[in-house]
Amino acid sequence: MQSTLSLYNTLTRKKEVFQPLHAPFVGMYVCGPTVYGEAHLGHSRSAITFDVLFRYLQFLGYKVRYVRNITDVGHLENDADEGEDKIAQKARTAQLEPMEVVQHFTNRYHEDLKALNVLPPSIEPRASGHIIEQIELIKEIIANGLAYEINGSVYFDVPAYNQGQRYGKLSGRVIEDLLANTRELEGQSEKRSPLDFALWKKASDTHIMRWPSPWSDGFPGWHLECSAMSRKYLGPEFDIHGGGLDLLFPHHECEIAQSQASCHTDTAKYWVHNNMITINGQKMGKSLNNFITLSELFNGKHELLQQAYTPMTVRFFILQAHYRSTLDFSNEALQAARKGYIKLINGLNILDKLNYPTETAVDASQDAELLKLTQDCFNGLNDDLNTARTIASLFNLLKKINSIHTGAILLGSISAETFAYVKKTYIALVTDVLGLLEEKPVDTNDLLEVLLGFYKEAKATKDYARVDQIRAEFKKQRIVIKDMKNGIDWAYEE
RNA sequence: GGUAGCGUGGCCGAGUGGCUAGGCAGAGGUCUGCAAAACCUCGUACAGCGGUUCGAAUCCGCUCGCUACCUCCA
Repeated sequence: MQSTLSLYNTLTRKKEVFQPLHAPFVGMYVCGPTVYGEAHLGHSRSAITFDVLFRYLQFLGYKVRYVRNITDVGHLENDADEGEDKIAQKARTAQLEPMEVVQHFTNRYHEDLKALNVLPPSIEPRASGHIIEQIELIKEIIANGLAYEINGSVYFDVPAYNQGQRYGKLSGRVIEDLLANTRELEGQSEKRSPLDFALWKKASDTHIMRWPSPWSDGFPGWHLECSAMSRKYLGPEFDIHGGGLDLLFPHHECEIAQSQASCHTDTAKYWVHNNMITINGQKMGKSLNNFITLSELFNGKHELLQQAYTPMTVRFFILQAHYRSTLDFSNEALQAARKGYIKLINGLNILDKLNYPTETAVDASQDAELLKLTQDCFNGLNDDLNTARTIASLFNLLKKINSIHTGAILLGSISAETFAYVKKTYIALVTDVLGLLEEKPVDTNDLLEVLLGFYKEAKATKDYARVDQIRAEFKKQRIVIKDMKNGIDWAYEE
């Protein structure tokens, strides 16, 4: 009754019904971060988008292997031959071992994502741990005549590849256009065509990240890791490949080329891309220096932030837009998201507290209405993971739940079966699929002080029955009240 | 320049031919000792111009404005 999931496939430029290659198994690969800096709001969108997809696929009963990589090698600072690895550069300026930089920011990334209630992937491979697989892949491509070695580096031969395949099929680019627009500043390039991209780069003497290979001591090219690792863990062709829209070209285009050049597949059946988060209408990004890191959002310490925003506020903010739309950051939007999130969570608590009485005269139209509103929640998700629509539908359903709570709708007039279904679905969608958890804003110590106040009051009025009662309630929480000469305090029960 | 996309009420943000998206903010009301929550009602939103159509925010054309990718990027 939940209908079927459709996803927009960048490869075909249309929405398609999702049909796994080997149901009930689903293989999903998502491009993770290059760990050379703090994760920002933009990173969280990709993580949260595919987290919801991961969760929903599991909710639908699929057995999902979700692979999300950590890039810890290989991304050059620029395309010039003297380019330096981002991580190596960071390591050198920070006087650290490259792997220290990698470990530190990987840990930070995990902390931030955990706060956002993003589930860990099934496998989280690192590029540096798969140098052998990448070298093997290069050998295959060379053997197929689509890569060439020069001065210890190996390049993918785009024009040769384009004879049999279409380089640009994913991003909609045409090779002639690309050639016409090539920048003319790389006169000394060793590449045969400016479109060719590196599979292996020979390291200069001072380059600190290097591995031996048949061609030189060096390091793998930009796009190779994803091809090698997705193939290793998901096979030559799998179901879903995801990532940010900015990776569409050249990164994913090159992945498809590498995959076709080695195992003759498009890598994945469905290519899914999330759009960017903007700030004042501009893409949030490191190069533009207009990004807000997740920890800044959580602690409010950034000049653009009027206040701190909790992880769940951020998560809700992101889910309230469709993943393929740009989403504009603003304090107003975050503040509105906070209130909406609270509203949804209050519904969770209400459902938890509602006890179904004995069934009375069932109002059939009310039942039908509730079932329709519940079904609406799935319609959004099924339509290309439109969480914005699902949240809107949940709010509509919530109105009914709140009316039951206040007594405007009699719970007994809803069939037990319908109510159980509504309750189960609301909770499952909010917590399991959207991944929104209750953040308890209550400061326990403050609350304890308030309760101690009542105790002191009872004591002062010599209401000993009440005193004993309060003491007993504290004891249930494994807390003892301490009456001392100089005052009253509490301590954990020993 | 090439390619892709966007422009929705005070703000955010769905919708893609006819049927209330939703949230936040605002106005009025119900409930209430007060308040809050909750619920109900309300605002005549679709960049502009032209076209197709019985009917367009939704399709087509033009104009204006904005963005992304084409270098690393979630």
